[in-house]
Amino acid sequence: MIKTQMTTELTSASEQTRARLVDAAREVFSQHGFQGATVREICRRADANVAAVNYHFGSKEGLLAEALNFTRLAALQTANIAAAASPEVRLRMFIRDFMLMLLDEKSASRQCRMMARELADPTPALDKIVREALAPLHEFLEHLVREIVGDTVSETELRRCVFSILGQCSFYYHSEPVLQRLHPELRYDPDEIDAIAAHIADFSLAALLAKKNG
Amino acid sequence: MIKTQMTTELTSASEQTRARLVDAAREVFSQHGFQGATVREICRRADANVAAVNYHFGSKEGLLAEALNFTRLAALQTANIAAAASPEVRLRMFIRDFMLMLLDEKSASRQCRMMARELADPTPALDKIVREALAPLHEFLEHLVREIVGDTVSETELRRCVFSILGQCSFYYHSEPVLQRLHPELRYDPDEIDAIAAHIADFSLAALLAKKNG
DNA sequence: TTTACTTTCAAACAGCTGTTTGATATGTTC
DNA sequence: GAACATATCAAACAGCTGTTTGAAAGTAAA
Repeated sequence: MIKTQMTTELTSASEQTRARLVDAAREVFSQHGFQGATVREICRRADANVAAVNYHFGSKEGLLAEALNFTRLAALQTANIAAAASPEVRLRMFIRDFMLMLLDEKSASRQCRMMARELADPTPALDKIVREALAPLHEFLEHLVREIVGDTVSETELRRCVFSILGQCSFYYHSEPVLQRLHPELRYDPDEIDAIAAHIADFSLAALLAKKNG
Repeated sequence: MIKTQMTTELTSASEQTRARLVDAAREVFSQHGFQGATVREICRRADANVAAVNYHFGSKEGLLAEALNFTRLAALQTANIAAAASPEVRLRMFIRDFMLMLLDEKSASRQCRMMARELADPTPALDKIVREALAPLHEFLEHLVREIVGDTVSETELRRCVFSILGQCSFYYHSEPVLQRLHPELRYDPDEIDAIAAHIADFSLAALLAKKNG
């Protein structure tokens, strides 16, 4: 009776091991990349047998696909669209939220690390990442930047402005091992992240304003 | 006699296999990363025995260290410093040269790819990369940007401006697999690279000018 | 030619990889 | 309780990894 209830509550034994495997996979994939991660370490961290990965997900690749999750990134965009503010302020807000997600949130950072590793060494999972996470993100930013610069700038120029913004943001993420060595005093605490986000927003809005008027 | 002469001409048999190994290593490391690359494939491409890597370079890691080369990047900076032009024009020139190196030159691109892979998955070689390539590059750009914005902006702000410029440039490089999927018509031919470099320079100079006056 | 040294080579080493197998256990349904 | 499907497990599989070894080949000086 109790167990039946637990089953209906979405926590059958099988589903629990699945969940443990997915969680361990996120940790290990983000730390070591797809190649560097071993199913044995994932299973060890999940307290599961080595065969569990292939039983539940078919293969190591199937587990990677399952481990990818973009709800946090999507939530950022829907919240931003719903906000009642000028496009300039909304861009500022988005950059801040985006950087906080990128550099501060642990679980989101694992997702980002998995994505960054796919960029450096693509597997079939990159197609899913582009389709479900990056294509919507680029489109969202294109709309937002279009509201700021108006209709005089071409589609190509607009796209490059989006690349300029995303490039600035992702730099702090993927160059972290370098920046730590160049500036050992650098820490990504909330205040520092706020300041970084403010700089990127200032830098980008000044450039966009010039584009609009020039 | 002839062979002795060849030896003095820097092409002893041993030095030739060393050179072939280093060249093959650059190709394979840049394609598959340090982990993904196998000494067997490197030796196969270099027409050398499997034991040759450990004999000539001690280990796979030793070969990686030998394969890294930053002379092209250093030449870019010294040439730029020597140029008689305003700092604004010199920044514009540097971004163009930098993007051409990043996206167009095949041998330089292999070096960049090895560096990018070190960022995503650091090995002890990252320390050498930072010390010999990236630290000088950051310092060079800090001086150049300082000439543009003047003495009113703080060191921290200045540093972030350099990050903004480098972030925009490297984005086109490390996001290439994504951009190819998002915009399949995109090709990094010399004209396109020129246009990209011009955009980054415009975008950045507009922002720097605002920083200077604001 | 003999001696000494450097370089190459096939073979083997120990260890790790993702995946499969067949048995054992667990849980559900009649 | 019997029958059935699901899930877990230890063990093995075939293949690849960087590195080592000891013999063979090549090279240079005496």
